[in-house]
Amino acid sequence: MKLPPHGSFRSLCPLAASLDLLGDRWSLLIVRDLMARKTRYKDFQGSPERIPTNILAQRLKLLEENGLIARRPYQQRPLRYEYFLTAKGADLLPVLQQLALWGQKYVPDSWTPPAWFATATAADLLARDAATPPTGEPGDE
Amino acid sequence: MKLPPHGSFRSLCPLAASLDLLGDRWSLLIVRDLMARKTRYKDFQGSPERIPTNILAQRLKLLEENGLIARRPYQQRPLRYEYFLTAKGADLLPVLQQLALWGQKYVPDSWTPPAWFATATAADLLARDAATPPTGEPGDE
DNA sequence: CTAGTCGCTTGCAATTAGCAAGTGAGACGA
DNA sequence: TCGTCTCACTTGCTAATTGCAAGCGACTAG
Repeated sequence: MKLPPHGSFRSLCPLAASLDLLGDRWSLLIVRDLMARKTRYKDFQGSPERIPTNILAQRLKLLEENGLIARRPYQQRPLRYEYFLTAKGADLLPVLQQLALWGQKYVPDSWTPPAWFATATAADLLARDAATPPTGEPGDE
Repeated sequence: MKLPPHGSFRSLCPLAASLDLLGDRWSLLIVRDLMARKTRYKDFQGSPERIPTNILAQRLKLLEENGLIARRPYQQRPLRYEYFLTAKGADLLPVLQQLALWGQKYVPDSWTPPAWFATATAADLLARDAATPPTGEPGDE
């Protein structure tokens, strides 16, 4: 179902095209986790929705191919990557904020997201990540 | 994959729960069409994304079961229904607006939605539908 | 009586999802 | 040095979902 980076969209309606990239049950949850400062494979697996591991690996690859996320090594040997949002991915924040508001309004007993989620901007997310070195940066540890 | 009206959600995160209802490639496009004043089966089929007829029928049923849309007959013999958004469905407007903005920003060559779409509110959509009789209303037959 | 439309169903093949188990590279402890 | 463990994935396989195509019932028009 997932399309390659420049796979053909069903239409050039911006909604339809966005759904070609994000219209499944998992992709936006990974984006949510990244916004909540989760960065590693295990972190995503720890989320309460219990994403299957093969789907997680596939979605991370797809999100990266589509430029929504990027990764960088947090250690050599064994080579391991941490994931973070690009500007393109961070710009989904308003979408997730609105979708969460809708869920809060219509899904009984749903949780209230943390305050930072409701008030943050996409720029905040990026600044935050930039401030977090790839595992020690200026002074290092 | 689709859940019954009160099917169990993967989690009570408002985002995850919303995606349990709407996280597929077609549901939100039907909502989009309803916002664009499409009301009948054939109208939905006419959209450029070419939704398969069996999927359309199934999604309409699901959206209705979940209270996002409702239907009323627009003719007897043969009995035929037109569909419209409930308040719950119309409240997805901000979500679609944000998603469309994202698509416009990141999907090359994507269309610019009509002006009404960018400026409307959920209340506008409902008022508009209320003003459109079920096929003749005040004087009626 | 014939053909056509509309709104669906149904059958079926192909794709996708998801569960479970496995794998490789190294860390850690005895 | 061996055995055990973790992390980040793969791989295999089955079940569920998707989507194409055809069919169907109730009409309407000619």
